[in-house]
Amino acid sequence: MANSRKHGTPAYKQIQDSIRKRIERGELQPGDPVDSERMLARMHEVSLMTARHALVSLQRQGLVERRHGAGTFVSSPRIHFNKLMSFSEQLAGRGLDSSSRVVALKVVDSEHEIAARLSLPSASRLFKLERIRLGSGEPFAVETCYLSAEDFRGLSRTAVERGSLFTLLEKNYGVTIAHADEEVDATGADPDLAKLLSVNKGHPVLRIRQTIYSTHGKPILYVLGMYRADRHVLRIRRYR
Amino acid sequence: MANSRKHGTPAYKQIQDSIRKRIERGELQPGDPVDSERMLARMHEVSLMTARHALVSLQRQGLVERRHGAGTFVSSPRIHFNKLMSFSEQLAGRGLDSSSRVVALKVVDSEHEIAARLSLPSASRLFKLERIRLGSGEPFAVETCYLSAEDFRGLSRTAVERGSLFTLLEKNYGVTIAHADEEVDATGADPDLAKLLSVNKGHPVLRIRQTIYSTHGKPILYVLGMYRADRHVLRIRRYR
DNA sequence: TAGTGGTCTAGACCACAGC
DNA sequence: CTGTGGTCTAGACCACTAA
Repeated sequence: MANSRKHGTPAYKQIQDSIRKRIERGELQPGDPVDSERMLARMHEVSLMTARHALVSLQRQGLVERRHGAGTFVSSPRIHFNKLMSFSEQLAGRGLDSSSRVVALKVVDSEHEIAARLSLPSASRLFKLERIRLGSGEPFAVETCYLSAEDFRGLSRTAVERGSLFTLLEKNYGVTIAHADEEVDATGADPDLAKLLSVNKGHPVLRIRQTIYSTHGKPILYVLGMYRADRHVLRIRRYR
Repeated sequence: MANSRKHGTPAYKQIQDSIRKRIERGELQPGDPVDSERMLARMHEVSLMTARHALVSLQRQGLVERRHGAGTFVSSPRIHFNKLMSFSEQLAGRGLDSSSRVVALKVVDSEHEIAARLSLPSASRLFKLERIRLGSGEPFAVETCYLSAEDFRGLSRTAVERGSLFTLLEKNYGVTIAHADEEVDATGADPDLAKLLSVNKGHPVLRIRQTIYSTHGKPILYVLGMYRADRHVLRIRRYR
């Protein structure tokens, strides 16, 4: 095999990483052509299909555009479309300072609907983690996370306050997050929420309900997020 | 070549269609296993990679789930995630009756920001098409479309009233729609909009701004949609 | 253990873009 | 014309799941 993998990382992912890094370093600007399939195949000593896989998947992530007969190009200024990111990752990517404040972490056992969404028995004990998200010191979102108290025994407030919940789950509980299904709609802030977000009652709010799945297809986290609509836009790419 | 294509349709798309049809006919229910890659390859007389391509792409469309070591399964009751569909296609897929009413079709030439989003000179003449969307006879959305008056010369109100705008563009103007970038946020209905949607002023509304691209990567349509939030949920899948 | 999806090879021909 | 992405072959080995 010509392919000498490091760390057991698949070749196509290594190729992706190398391109991603060149973009992050500013070496490649939006609109610039990326190495072609054939070029990447030669450089990384892999077959065409492997190089191709790397580019197709980068395209799916919105990082590059591919144009038949023309080439592959670094895509628009912005967003990694449809990318699942934690709050801290999102803001870091935009160069914004951010923080979050844990309002409460407790165990509940009568959230039947939510337990069902996590494929758990309806009276399961769940952690309920409530956080306020702040950007430039101002509150702009409230997020409530639910996860199995059984599966994530030992979760503590201090651990959650130290860093990203995603990272915590991946590092300490060996869970790898794969994808999330989201339901997005709009509503008006009720009095409690309005106070937390420092807006008037009835102020429009973007409501996002996420069910987050691990690589094994198991739902592990349910997140209810309420975002001040005047501070938040969701960017999506959809295909025909 | 063992592969005998009909109509020049790629083999992997023919495989997709055959699976899609079996699902639509109810022959395959959510959770049911789909033929494996090897099975499909044998049945359609194609190579493994081709059968695989068909399944991977169906998965991306949210129609099936693939589980390593287990198989490929028809996915959840619902939605074709992240699928770009016209209004009529969306409701038809859910078995709902729907209609829409054209409020106005006119030509404007001072929508500079929108012209820019369509990569046109800022004083370009644009069609502005305003429609109200009705479900079960009740209004639930207002959509305003903008498209180049130059490129789509001859667009008429009667043509638009007859059917789907997507279909019209594809059939009569040879444009194939590829993807859309969307910005989603929430706002309160202003008095005019409130009247059109028969809700109170300030009622929460989901605002979706779409820029729709053709297969050549050219933006061809800009759509501003305002949806009654109490009648609409956007379903998305995001990947890590 | 048998069957599945995940990664990969070393090519091939075609359709399309741009010079 | 050359170079690009799009489709496809006929296999291979590995990692994983479920019986």
